[in-house]
Amino acid sequence: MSQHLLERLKQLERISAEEEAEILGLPASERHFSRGEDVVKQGSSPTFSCLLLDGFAARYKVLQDGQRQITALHVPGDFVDLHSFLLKRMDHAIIAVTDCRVAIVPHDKLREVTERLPHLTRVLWLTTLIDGAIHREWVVAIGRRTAAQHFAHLICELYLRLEAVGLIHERSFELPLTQAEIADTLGLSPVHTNRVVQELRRSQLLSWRSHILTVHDFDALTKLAEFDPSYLNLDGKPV
Amino acid sequence: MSQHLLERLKQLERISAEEEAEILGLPASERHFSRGEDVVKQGSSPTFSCLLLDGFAARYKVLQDGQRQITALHVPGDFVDLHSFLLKRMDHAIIAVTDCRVAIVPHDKLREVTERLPHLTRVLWLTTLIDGAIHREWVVAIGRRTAAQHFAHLICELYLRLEAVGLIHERSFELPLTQAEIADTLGLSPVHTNRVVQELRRSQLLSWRSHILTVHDFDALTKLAEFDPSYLNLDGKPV
DNA sequence: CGAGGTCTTGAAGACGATCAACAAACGTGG
DNA sequence: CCACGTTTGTTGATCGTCTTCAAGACCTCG
Repeated sequence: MSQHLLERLKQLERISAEEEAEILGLPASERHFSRGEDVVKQGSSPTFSCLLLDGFAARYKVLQDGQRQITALHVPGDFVDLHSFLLKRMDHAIIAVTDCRVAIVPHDKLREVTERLPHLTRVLWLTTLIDGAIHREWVVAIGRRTAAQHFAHLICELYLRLEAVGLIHERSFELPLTQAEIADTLGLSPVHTNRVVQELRRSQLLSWRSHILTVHDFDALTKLAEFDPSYLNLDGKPV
Repeated sequence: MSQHLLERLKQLERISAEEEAEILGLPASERHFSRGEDVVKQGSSPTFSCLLLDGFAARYKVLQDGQRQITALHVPGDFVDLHSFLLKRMDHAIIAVTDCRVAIVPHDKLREVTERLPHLTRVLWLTTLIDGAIHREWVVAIGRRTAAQHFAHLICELYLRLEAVGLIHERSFELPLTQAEIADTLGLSPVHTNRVVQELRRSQLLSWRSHILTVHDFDALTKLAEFDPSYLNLDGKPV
């Protein structure tokens, strides 16, 4: 099914030939979502999970007054919606930030896999635990870091996550979010987000034009953000 | 082992007699931690997971300048550290907020259970997904709610979580955190936290003295906080 | 080429941080 | 059981970060 997913899992744990075949053989219809469309709606109870093949997606909640907070960003290879496999009802929504290609995996099939392959089950479980680790890091960033540190932290995280699926080229990657969307992930206003972006541009740490973000000094960026990548579990020991 | 845990799991999914026996029979040595002690240290690689039997615990990270952010609070019945079963290295620490009684469950035993009981495995997995849902709600609260709303939201959440394990009596529960610790969970300064607490006291929504917090008007509190409990999955359908 | 969305800039104001001092509560030992 | 020291909570004043409002410039795409 998804080569990206397989690579990611292999970075986490040794995957047997049987498991590999199982992953690649997961029956999955493919669906497309266009920018701005909800991939999963709040309050729905999907009977399938979504694996992001191509594009960016975001989990978000909106408050009564219309304010929005993005709680997670998903990149290609993310099993965006493994949650709904066990959590019956979606307490939030997922939006396609860009046009997205998504593999749809029925919950029945997933259940069947978990009945038969306990080790693979643990690896899938692990990927959801890493999502949790990312959430914790976001809480720290939003709670205790300055706006600039927070933005820098987000860029460092995206950089490594995209690198893990081969989407970094010459220190650059596609960051298709608008500044307003970045603001909603950082918990800031769009205006202040813009000022922070310009601050980092001025200090030569990165540039960002026409949706391409280039990191000029990754070390300095991690230092500014106090970024410690260990929570991403990307050290890739197992092979 | 833990009656609390069993009750919690039964609220989520139907638990068979075999599974119930398995849970109650989990071999677990008991340990005590005193207030302020680390239950799990950052950077460690435990060979067991911790189930909180009694007391409050908190996951936290500290930044270079000494600022602290608490990323989760744990109450009795929480499988505090199921994470370490699959995540090898702790990227954060867990502190005993009060004196704690903890059951220690070896990872080997957990692995063995996951090999044999796929349904129980999914239920345990589910509990970690609910932790993730709580994290997302915290991101929203810290990112987009006012300080008073955020505090109110936290109290609503704790109220329901403690109610689920029978620790609410006459609209009251023990909240043994200091205001400085609350500040570290809300991402605020202690001074401002104090002002927010007083604001809610003045508006008659709650009182909080000598570590006992009483909610006088839960509905008004949820309304202020825009609290929607569905993310906690406590509706208790299965039995 | 025009139109809508996105980015940028300025000015004013709010929310929360910080600093500092003091009061109250707690716990420990005499 | 009281005395004392330490931790926790409370209050005031000042400061800074970020928000809000508003207007204009810049893109991008049909």
